[in-house]
Amino acid sequence: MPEAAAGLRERNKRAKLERITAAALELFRTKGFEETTAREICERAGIGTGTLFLYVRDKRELLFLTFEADARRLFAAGKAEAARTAGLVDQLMCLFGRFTAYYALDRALSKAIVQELFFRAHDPGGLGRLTREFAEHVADLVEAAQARGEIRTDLTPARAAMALFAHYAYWTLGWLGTEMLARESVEPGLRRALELQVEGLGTNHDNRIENTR
Amino acid sequence: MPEAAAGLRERNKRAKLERITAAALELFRTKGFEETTAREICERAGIGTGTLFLYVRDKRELLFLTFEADARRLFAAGKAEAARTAGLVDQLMCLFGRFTAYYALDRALSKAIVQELFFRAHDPGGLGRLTREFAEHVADLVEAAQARGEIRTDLTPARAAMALFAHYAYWTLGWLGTEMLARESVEPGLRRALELQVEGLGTNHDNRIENTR
DNA sequence: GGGAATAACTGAACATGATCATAATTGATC
DNA sequence: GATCAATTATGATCATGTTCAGTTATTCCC
Repeated sequence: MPEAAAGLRERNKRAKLERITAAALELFRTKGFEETTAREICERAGIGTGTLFLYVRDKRELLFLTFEADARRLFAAGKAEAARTAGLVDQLMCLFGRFTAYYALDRALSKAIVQELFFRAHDPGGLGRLTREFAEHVADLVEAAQARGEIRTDLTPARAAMALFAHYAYWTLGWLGTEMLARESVEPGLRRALELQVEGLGTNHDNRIENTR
Repeated sequence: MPEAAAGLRERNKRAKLERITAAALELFRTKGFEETTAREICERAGIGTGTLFLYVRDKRELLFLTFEADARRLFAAGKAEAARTAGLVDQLMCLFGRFTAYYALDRALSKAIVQELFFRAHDPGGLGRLTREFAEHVADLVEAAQARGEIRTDLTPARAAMALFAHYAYWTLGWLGTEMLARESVEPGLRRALELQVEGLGTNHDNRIENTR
């Protein structure tokens, strides 16, 4: 319904947005985000300098446009792989691992993207929805793990999902944000953190080693 | 030794830096960070516009200058209160709670500060040191808890501290960064998350309810 | 198809963070 | 206390994100 032969206006706008996104991505990849000027993007996209800001609120929003499609692909692929995997931690690593691998392809750009993800006030249609879907899927995995008897059932799936997601956020930030963690340490470190979240740090468990893995 | 009657130059520089910091803080508080121009800060501090950037690398660095003294006070106060408190989670909440209460005083400015904390590449003398001291103190609290038999001893204190700190970072980000969490939810939510980190999400514990609180 | 109404586009202009060649200030040396 | 090298300060200038009054393109209606 919004597809097919829409009006000329609509088609032009669509095409223009795609040219803008492609131009921005290309330039961000080769020159870096800060080093790319809005004017360069406009020139490459074949539009006037003022036109850009009819399509995006500001330059940072271009980060989201260039990221969104990739993020959805990563998310779908991780979700599919998780469905073929046993064990909550391994499932989560399918999902999280896709993103860390992706971020590693262009660390500088990914840093800017992650900053956008964590610090942009969320409009419901853009970043917000993406994040919410992500959180919901983690909650679904938790719920299934509860049904399998892997996770305690006196918690809402959302609550447990937050606790797990916190580790993903933290390791991502430590690596891309503060740059205090090395890339190689992220996946093993995150995995261990998720395990510790499941096992608990406390001493009120017996047979810890036998029961976990 | 670097105190006392240092040269005139040194004294002038010190005084100027303090005027700059005071001017910046005042303006950030009343107008907001983005809305305050570098020129305003210079005018209020009684310096030329170019002089500011002999003292700070860029405008964002002013956020650190205005925050550092306060952060040290909060840290010391939280540390002292933690020393008078029993139980790792309660101790951590003494520390983390000081910061959340402080951030609540000016949410917009705190958002900018927190962004700086998480995304500035760390010079060893500035933000980096502050963060490292913070992490080390959390590790010390963990180590003491291990000695008390509260926390399992097959983990390095640093490892366990990271897992706990992750929740603080996540709740702070969710509140100030993405603004998806309400201020009132932060302290109880964070406390619960820390408890869950200690207890574990898994099902391989008996008598969970009795043992935790 | 013509013309009014609406939407989209444009680049000059603006605001502001940061730079840099030049000027002023300080402190050592005699 | 005069001279000079070194440090510090300055504001005009630049670069760039963003805006806006004016222009052009599209759609709608008869």
